Amino acid sequence: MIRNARPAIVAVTRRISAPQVRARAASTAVTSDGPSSSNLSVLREAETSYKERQQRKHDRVAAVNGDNKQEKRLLKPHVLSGRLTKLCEEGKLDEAVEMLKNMPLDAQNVSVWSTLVAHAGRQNRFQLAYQLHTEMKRRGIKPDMRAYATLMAAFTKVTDWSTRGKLLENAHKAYKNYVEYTDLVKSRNPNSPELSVIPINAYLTVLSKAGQWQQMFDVYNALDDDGPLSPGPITYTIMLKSFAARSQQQRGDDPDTQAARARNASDARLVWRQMVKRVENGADIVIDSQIVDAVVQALAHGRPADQVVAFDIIRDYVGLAKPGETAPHASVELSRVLLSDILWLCNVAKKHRLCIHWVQQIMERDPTLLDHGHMEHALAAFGQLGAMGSLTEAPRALQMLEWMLEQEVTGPHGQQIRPTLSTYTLVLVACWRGKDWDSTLRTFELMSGYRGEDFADGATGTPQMKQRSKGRNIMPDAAAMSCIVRAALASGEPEDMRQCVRIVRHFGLQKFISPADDADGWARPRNAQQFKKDTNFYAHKTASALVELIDELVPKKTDESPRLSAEEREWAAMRSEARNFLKTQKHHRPGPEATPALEEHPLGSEAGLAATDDAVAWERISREQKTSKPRSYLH
DNA sequence: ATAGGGTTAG
Repeated sequence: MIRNARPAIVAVTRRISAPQVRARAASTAVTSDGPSSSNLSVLREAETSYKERQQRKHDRVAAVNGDNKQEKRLLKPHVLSGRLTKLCEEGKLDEAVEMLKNMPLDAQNVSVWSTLVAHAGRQNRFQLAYQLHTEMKRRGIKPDMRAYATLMAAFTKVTDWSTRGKLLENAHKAYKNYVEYTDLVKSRNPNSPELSVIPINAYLTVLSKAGQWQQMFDVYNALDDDGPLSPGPITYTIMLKSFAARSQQQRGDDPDTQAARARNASDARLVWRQMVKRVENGADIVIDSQIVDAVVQALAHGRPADQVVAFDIIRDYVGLAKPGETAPHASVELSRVLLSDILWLCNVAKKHRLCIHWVQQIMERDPTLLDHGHMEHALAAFGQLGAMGSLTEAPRALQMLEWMLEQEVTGPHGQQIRPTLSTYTLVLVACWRGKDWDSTLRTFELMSGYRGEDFADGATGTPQMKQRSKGRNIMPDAAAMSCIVRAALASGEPEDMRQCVRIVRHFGLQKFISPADDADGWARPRNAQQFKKDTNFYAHKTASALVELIDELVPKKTDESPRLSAEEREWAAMRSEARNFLKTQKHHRPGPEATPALEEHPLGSEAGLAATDDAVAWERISREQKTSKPRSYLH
């Protein structure tokens, strides 16, 4: 579908620079629908609604003057509206509909009908919402802008359009009608408050969710260049987000996907350019964190040149710059969501040091902005650097984790910064990549509440877990444990390996190689089947690393081998258990396609090597800047 | 009455 849509998008985007062509397209859309007589009737309808408003005004005046003879005879629309709302809130939407249909026309008006349309939408009765809209028109009541806005808003709540072809047709019809309405209003008063881009924004949302990209672009291109029917900040957000959504729908790394993502990114750059131009020409558009967020998301999956544009935007609007670069004054407030996406962009673009740099900058400048999600981007960056061969990242990751724990206690938003299982897992990945057993063990202590020394040589008694308040004793799952075991193996120290095997034994190997355990305090499947696949991967990793580990510790059995100690016999039994798992699960052994992203080896990739080469210069610049402008961001 | 995560990676 996307491939089909593409050539047309190219055609449309070319059209953008030729306004006269666009104007023609717009006028065609209006007149192609029917004879001009229907336009005349709509015009009369617009007159009617004007008269209605006058009548309402008159009624209000009459009521104030105590002239309520009329009021006794008929129910005022706003009173009726109140009753209908009450019924709807009691879950009696259908009763409300019947009541309205049976009311005398005097009591009905466009607002009352819109009230019911809104309620139908809120209860996901989308077809009913549209039926009410047409029923209203059938009774000679003309929809106004708010009626269209209400109807379209109801349609935006549809989550799955794939099975709702009829409803989508109705949405198209409603949009067409709204365009006809705006053309009429515009010809009478170009500044009428009845002209608003709101219903169109909602329609664009519908088209985006329904996957009708081409139609979406057409609608966008048909908008005015300025005035009330030109794109607003929300219009731009919707457009940019929809490019990002398209890129995210594309999976894989094949050339088709890359090309589609590159096209989405260049569409995003085009829309962004158009918006900036309008801002420069004085349009009333404030570029805020949501728009910047949308464009960052849309560019993140593009080519490196697109990512560079994203970093430029971040520098120019958010004021985040690389070390050595000066950032202009920020005009966009850095929200949590925007920050999260900026850090995500860094990692997607393999700018891992930049990710860490910005997080550290904000740790000093505005620590309460940070939540554990932000920190996890930086921790993932440490792991990626470790995967590219840097061996100094583990202690830095651990240090960041300790800062989080400190913030949880001392800061005002403990819950947000508190490390979760995924936080600890990312630290453990960095520790394993750095072959750093001490940091691994410390991380294990921090997450679980156990003491490492209880597992060391010569320790006596059962290891004790220090009970903490709820949610603060977090036990490793298969992913975390696979890192712990692989870190011990990588350290090459028998002492560390023994300590590690005792940890696994304490929990029981089954915890890590059998499907999800529901015991309290233990990790549950985070979400759905993706996680199951990863669990299987990590179960295999844990088992095979453990076999290797125990092979180092317990000699293979030969005729002369000395008698094994009780503990060694236990370990040998664990090894058998692990081997047995690997043997019986052989047919489930994860292939390369099942490799979780954290496990990927960026070594060898050109971008990865470039990032590593960069590292030395990077730290120098970073250091120099720190010494020359100490804490310059603090007030 | 319009945008606004928590499954952004594979």
